Amino acid sequence: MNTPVIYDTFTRALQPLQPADGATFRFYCCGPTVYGPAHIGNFRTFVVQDLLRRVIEAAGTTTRHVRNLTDVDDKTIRQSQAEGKSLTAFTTYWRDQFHADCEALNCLSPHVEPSAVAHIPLQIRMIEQLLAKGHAYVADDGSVYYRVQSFDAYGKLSRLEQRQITTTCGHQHAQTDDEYDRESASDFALWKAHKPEDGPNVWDSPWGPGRPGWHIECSAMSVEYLGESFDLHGGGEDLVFPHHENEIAQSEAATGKPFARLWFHSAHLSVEGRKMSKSLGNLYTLADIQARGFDAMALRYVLLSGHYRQPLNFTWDSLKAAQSALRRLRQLGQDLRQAAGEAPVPGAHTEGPFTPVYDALADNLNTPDALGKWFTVVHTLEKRLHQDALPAAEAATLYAAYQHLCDTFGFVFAPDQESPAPAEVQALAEERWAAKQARDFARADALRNEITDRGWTVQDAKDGYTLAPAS
RNA sequence: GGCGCGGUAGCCAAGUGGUAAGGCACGGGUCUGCAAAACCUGUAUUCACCGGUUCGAAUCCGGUCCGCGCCUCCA
Repeated sequence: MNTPVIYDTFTRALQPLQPADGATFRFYCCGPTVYGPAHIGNFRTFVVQDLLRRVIEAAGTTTRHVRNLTDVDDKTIRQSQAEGKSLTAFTTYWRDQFHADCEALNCLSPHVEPSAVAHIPLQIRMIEQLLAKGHAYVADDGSVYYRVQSFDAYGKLSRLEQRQITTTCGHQHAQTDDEYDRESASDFALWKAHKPEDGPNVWDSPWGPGRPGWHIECSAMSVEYLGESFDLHGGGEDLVFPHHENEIAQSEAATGKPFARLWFHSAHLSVEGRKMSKSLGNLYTLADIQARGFDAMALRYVLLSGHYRQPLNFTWDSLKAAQSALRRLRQLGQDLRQAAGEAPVPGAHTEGPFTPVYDALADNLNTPDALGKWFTVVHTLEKRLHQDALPAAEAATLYAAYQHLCDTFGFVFAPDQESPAPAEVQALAEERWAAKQARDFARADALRNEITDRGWTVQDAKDGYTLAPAS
């Protein structure tokens, strides 16, 4: 396959995905705030990042993937208090839910998943560095702010001029109480002095009790686990400003080194043509999807069916379409396996009939193009299989290649659930088969209806039948 | 106002100068007692609209209409 390239938000151009150190591609992705169930829009970002990693690895490069957990911030504190739980108990619960969803979506676990609350001393250390270098100042109440004016390159990622940043442009944003302590409206909090509503969630610092600001955790933890300079930093497109801009300002001011080399941002997911929001009632979670009888893989397929840089519109129809498409992919895998028979299955690589698919992925993760090319091959293989024109050895090679491709997309097919039908359904099916053999079709059809009424379908083959749960 | 994205078949969605991928849905067919499943096969003279450049444009340029995102803590 070709060397993967990615659209880099910083240079606004395609850049090769190669490790600066020639060995390991080190990247950091902003993870979830664990204060409730992640929604399918969050998962678009995480699934795309998962794909990025898989594609880099398919190209033969080792990766080191770090993704944080935001478990101390306004929302986690507010919500845990509202529920009368300790911050730890609260965030641990939602972290576990998040992990379960990731697993269902077959997202690889990051190599390191640092928790913000577990790294407060590290964040304090970086704030001290910033203070020492004059990039930060302590306000009267003991909060610490980043002095945006002190960092010339501020705005270089989002290409916002400082003038525009400091001017509020027709938008009324909630004014925070601490606004008046800041030298400039564009300065942001590194450390927030303790407030009554924070309750017991307070940590000591050289500036008094309080808690870290939001942006500093990513700066401190990425530098800790990936080094002062690393290959790529990713997140949803909404994070470009201010979060990533602030991370750059913090990290580069503190270390004096360039921060992330490449910036990777994915577009948002909308639902039924509208932005997801609680008030519209269209903020779906994986559990909502599953409650409607779809499995997580279908969601993964939907999330990859559009290009990551384009807004993607989620609809229930698109999930249905994904489910059907996925069924076809799985079917071909099974057929190849069967055609391979006893032939030894060789090791897989990216060269072969699926190379165009890998090349499409390597081309800025063009998943729609890749799926198109994949199905083109699927079609030719289906045809050959149907004509019995596939020798076992070739089928084995293709099967290995096919599996590897499914892996690269992160598609995993649950083995056919041989969960047996209830005894009464089996008895009906037996009776129907007997009736059919006796050419008593009226009775056979009547029995089939009874089976259908019980939620099963019966499918005849030449020498028998199979029962499957009705979908 | 600033930055940015988009309008391609019923739905989803690639394609950034060489004559419209692919998926789903739908129609026809093979198979079947009939189905189902599986496979075969068909379906955009056309890419929001108007001009222009070019031998040639969905793709480039100018303009118009429409939709969307971000602009201090939302992936």
